[in-house]
Amino acid sequence: MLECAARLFAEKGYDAASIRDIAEEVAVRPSSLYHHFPGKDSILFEICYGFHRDFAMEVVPELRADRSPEEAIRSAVRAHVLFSNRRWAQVLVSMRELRSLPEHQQAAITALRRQYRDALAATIRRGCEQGMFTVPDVTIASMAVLDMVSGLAHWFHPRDRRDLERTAVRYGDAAVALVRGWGSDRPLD
Amino acid sequence: MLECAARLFAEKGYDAASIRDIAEEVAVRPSSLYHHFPGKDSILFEICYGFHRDFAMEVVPELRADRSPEEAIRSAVRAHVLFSNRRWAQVLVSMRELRSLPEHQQAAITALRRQYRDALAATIRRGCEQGMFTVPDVTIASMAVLDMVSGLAHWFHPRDRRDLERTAVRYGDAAVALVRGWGSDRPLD
DNA sequence: GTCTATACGCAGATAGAC
DNA sequence: GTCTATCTGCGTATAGAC
Repeated sequence: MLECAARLFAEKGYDAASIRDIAEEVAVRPSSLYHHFPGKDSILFEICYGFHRDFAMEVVPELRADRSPEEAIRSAVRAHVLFSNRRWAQVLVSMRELRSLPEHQQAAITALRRQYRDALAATIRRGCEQGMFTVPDVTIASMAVLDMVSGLAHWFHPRDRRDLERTAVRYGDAAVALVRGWGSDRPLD
Repeated sequence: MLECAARLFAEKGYDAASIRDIAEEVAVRPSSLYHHFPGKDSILFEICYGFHRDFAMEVVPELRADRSPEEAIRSAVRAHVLFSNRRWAQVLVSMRELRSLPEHQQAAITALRRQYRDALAATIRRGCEQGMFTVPDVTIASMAVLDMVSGLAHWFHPRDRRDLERTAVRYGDAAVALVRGWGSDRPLD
C-alpha cells in the first residue's frame, strides 16, 4: 500500500495525487486509509523515512574506512545506483516532496541524508590526504558527486539487468574520475 | 509579476502555491490575474518557456564548435552556473514542475532542453575524437555533467559574487575532469 | 484593468453502522 | 478494518459593475 502511494506520488506529485487516487489504486474506500494513517502527510513521511533508513543501512556502510578511498567511493556509488533503481518511486518522492512535510519530520530525514553526505566527504578527504584525490573543496565535491549520482534516477531506464549493472559501475568510475582530476590543473585559490 | 509567481512556485511548489497566494504577493485581487493569463498553468508555461529561451540564447552558444572541446565545456558550465544563480526561481520551477503542464507544452520545453544536451554531447564527442576525452558513453556523460551542474541550484547559496564566480569556474573544471578521466582506467566493454 | 461577489468541484478528513 | 454518507474549506475560474 505504501508502494502504491509512493508510485502515485512519484508519478503525479504529492499534491496532485489525492487520497482518493491512492484508495482507488489499493481498491479500497478513501476513509479506510485513515485506519492505517492519521493523515496524508504521514504516508509521505513513512515513504521518505523508510527509504532513507534502508539507504543508510545498505549504501552508507560501503564508505567504511577500512577500504581505500577509491574503492569505497566506487562501491558506494555502485550500491547507490542499484538501490535507487530498485526503489525508484521512493527515491523520486524523497528527493522532490520533502517540503510537504512538517518541519521536524523534514529534519529527521535530512539528518539521515547528512550521514551519507558526511561519510562521502570524509572519504574524499581521506583520499586527498593520501594524495590520490585533488579537489578544491571537499564539501562541494561531495555534493557534486551526490547530484551526479542522484540525477540518474530521474531519467535512466535500464534496458535490462546488465545495462543497469554496467551503468552503476561506470558511475563509480565517474565519481572517482571527478575527485581524482578536479583541481589537478589549477591552483587552489 | 511572473517573478513573484516563479518565486512562489519555487518555494512552495506549483500545486501548493495558489492563485490567491500569487495575487496577494502582487497586491491584487485574484480575479485580476485572469486578465493577464487565461489560467494558472499558462503562468507556469510562461515561466518555464521564458527561462529556457533565455538559457538557449545565453548558455548554449558557449558550446560552439570553433572552440576546443575543453574550453567550450568550461565556459558553458561556467555560464550555466552563473545563469542558474541569477534566475534561481525559474530554474527550480523549470526543473521540478514541468509535469504540471499539458503535454504539448512540456514537449516545447523539452525540445529547448534537448538542444543544450545535444550540443553538449556533440562537444564531448569531439573531445573524444581528438583524444583529449575518454568516456564510456557520450549520452550518459552528457547527462552526468548536466545533473551535476543542475544540482548546484538546489543547494548552493553563494556568500557573495566572488564565491559564486569561483564556484562557477570550479564546476567547469569538474566537468572537464569528468570527461577527461572517465573510462581512462577501464576497457570499454 | 481592477474590483466584489460568487459558482462549482474536489481536496482532506470524520462519524458511525456493520 | 471496511463501508456509506457527509462536513468543511479552499482550489480555480467566471460574471459583471466601475
